[in-house]
Amino acid sequence: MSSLLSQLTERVQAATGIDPEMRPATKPQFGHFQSNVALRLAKGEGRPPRELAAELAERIDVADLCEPLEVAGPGFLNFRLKSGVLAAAASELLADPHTGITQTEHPQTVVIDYSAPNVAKPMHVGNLRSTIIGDCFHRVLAARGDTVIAQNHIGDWGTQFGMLVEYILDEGVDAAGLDLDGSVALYKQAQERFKADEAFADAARRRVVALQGGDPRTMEIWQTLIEVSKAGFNEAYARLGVLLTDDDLAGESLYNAMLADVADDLARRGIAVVDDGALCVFLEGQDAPLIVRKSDGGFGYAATDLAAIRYRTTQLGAQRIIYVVGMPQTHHFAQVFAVSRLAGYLPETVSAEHVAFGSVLGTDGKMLRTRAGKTVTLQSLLDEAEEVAARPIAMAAVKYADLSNQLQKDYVFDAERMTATTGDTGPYLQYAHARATQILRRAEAEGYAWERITVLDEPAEQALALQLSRFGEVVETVAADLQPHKLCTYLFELATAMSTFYEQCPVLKADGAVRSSRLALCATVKKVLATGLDLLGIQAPDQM
RNA sequence: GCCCCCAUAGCUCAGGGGAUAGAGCACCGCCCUCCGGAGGCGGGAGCGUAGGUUCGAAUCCUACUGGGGGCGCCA
Repeated sequence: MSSLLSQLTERVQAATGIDPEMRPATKPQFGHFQSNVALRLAKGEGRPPRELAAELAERIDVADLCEPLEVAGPGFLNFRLKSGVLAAAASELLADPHTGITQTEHPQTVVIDYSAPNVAKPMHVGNLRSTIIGDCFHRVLAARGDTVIAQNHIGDWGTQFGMLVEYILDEGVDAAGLDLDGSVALYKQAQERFKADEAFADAARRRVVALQGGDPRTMEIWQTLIEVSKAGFNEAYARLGVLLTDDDLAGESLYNAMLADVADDLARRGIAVVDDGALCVFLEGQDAPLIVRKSDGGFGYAATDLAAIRYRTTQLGAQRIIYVVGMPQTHHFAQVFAVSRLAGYLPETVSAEHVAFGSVLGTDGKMLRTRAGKTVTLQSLLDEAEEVAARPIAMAAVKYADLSNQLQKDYVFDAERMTATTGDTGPYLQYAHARATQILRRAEAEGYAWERITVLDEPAEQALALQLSRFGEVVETVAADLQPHKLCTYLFELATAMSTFYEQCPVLKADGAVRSSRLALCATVKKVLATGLDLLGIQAPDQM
């Protein structure tokens, strides 16, 4: 099923030879869609735009879809869909198992790297954003027909585990009896001792070597720590209602065995060179290199990310890789991608995108900090939202607030505002859905049937049907641009159109064809809202 | 010092070459004999500054100002 927009685009392109840049009309009096083709063609042809527009209006073959075209303003072409065409397009959504979401022509294997909490560290706001945004991409791309492989790049490797394992052994702690919070507390204690106790610090360093050497007793405790943290992560994921499972775990340790090979490969091929004792890749136009191997022989996260890319393209068959990681990593990923291209780990046929998101700010407009100046935990933020609203509403509020503005911008975490049931919020959308559901429930109780949208006489009905018909193209845009706020805006406009319709067009009090058509409209709104909210990872309860 | 991101209404944000720059919150008016007023309808108020490109700039380019972030062995 192709969208009305793409059908119109095709027709106009056939007549003009250029992309008509069809846009939704900026005002209702301009019809449903508008194009500026005549304005853009006029200069080259040396003719007045309006004259050219008038000629195009005659030549463009859309009589089956639209009312006669109108030329307006400086030379715009305005398209007004025939009422029957609009009704049919909206009606199709109700029957379509994909709810009008156009299926991608060339399905891809897409790896999405998101969430990435650290073992034995509290989940924080960055993890929250990454998890929510990645979950949305996961759902949108899967709905379009791509094969999505989620990769949760947890921080489960590094020198800090030597310290932690040594502390556990030395203090005789029962690691299996810990939970995530307990291991976090332990980590802090270990850190303090590391600073204060020279003998312990030495033992901790030896323990790192034991860990890297695969010492069974060390590995066992390390593994236990991971299990403990996993349980904590899963608790947060269940609360948030995201798709991640243990199958998606692919932490830093997974790539451990590949690091030496990556370094050797880059060195052997002359892509990386030793500088100041470290194995570096120098990129053109950049003075700071990417450090593949440190001068002490250890590997940093650059090596891990290079190995991960190679693994994802070769082993997982990724054709598109999406990293949902905060803004500060922008330069790092630019380097990693560039080196991966050079080395062929990232072939030209595979795209790699870093979706950099901004910070979460407090209501004072500054970076979120606790009173003690520490990082705010994910848990405490969700608690804050659940203090003012029940869980499904609170999660809707948090997610919508996170997804509804441009990802690269910072946003203010204001529990009161985001849980408000008025305005551009998650709960408002849920309310619109519950309202549509209520009408349908009452209609069923009365024994009223509905099937298709057939009558669109009222402006509010038309506006609603038009908005419904755009759902597929919006989802397509989000899949391409990875900008969830466009879906949020769309759904908010749909909910608003629903509310206007609700005020102006009685449903249950209407009769005959009008009633069944309006019921079908309500049913389509319910379906599109529920589907759209689901793509955002937001539940749509029937009652609130 | 170099690089990246951001700047739109009192506040929070859309709009990213095209018609009179749109929403929400807050504020001020209307609208409940009406399917959930958690709503609808209406009102005032704005593109950081200065240049440039263009028939046309909030949008593209340059400089500047202000805010945030990054820049060889932490991830």
